[in-house]
Amino acid sequence: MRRHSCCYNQKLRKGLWSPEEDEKLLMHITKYGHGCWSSVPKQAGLQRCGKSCRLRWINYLRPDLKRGTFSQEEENLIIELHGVLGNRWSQIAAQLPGRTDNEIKNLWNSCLKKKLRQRGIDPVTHKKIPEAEKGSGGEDNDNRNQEKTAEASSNELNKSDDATPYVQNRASSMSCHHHSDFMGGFPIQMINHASSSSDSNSVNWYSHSSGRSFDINTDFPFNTTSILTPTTATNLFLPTDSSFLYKPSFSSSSNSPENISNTAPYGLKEEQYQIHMSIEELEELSSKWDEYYYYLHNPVSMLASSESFCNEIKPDIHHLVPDTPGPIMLPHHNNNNTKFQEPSQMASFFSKDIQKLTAAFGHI
DNA sequence: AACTGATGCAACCGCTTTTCT
DNA sequence: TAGAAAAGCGGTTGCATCAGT
Repeated sequence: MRRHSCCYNQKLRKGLWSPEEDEKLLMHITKYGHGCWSSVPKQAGLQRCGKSCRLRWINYLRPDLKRGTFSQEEENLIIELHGVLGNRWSQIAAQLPGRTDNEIKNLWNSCLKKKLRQRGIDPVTHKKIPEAEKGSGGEDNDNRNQEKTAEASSNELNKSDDATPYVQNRASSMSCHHHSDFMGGFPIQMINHASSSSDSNSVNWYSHSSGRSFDINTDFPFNTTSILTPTTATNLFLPTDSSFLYKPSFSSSSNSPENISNTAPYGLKEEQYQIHMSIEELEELSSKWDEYYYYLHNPVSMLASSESFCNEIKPDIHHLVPDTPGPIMLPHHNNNNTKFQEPSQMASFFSKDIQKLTAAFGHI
């Protein structure tokens, strides 16, 4: 079993950090930056391993940390994000400026899981817990076991995950909730709120790349209660922010053209971003989703045909977003920033994505 | 007042991923 | 391109504190 090289050094201190150590580390990093973490303890005069210093800095000393209790909005957001991302704490933390993954993980394990159970919601699947299970004795132990199993399988899926940006966008780029009990509706609700909001900042939390820090209480304008409202609409949307210039969305619950909304990318005239799509095209796109949905429930079939499926769906995406420079989700043969340019890459991407969606929306 | 169990938090451990050489 | 080192991540553990008895 491989161990981190610094861990072999028996002289190194472990355990809680003293104020003096904190001060040394803080002074050092403030003055010189951390550079290579393994050299930090030596340079700062600390008997710690670099890993420990890094952790201490990230979780405690960083000046941008927001200490104190979590607000209700933050808690709700964590629950929502967990419904989509699972135990990917660092990605959840990325959406909560000033909060660390460790902090969020602790909050989840100590508090939020409990709250969800009290609301009759399984913290792993984010589904409602059936009445029969609620009343049974030894519920806690059973849940813990189920949780471990579910999380383990979820982690298995997570292992096949790739580039971070997709994870960010999985929630926002394409989702379906035919009958969402609770969390499954989250991404759509977020987008719907965002797209109806005049404040373009309202979607900033989608963006990993924007780098903009925001205050959860002021930059998160939609109320979280409505986020949780279940919906039966099937939606397809494309996120917007610095990475995503377009934010079209539609709801298949209505075929009226006025429900097809486009939001202008910043600084572009309407004719530059106008998306032309007929009802027939929308329906066709919707049927693609049905196919996608089918694969969610038939992963073997999906794997067998993912490539052809992706090849098929790709033109639709193009159609939706003509000449979009969006670098992540939307393949385009003219775009150098495009992450996936070859069908096989697309297939790989969708296969992984479907696995993730299956994990996230397994209750569909 | 002393004990005990529950809880929350900080830190560690082991593994994976990314970067460097 | 391969191997090593560093960074990052998530699960787990240990300890301090608090509430209940």
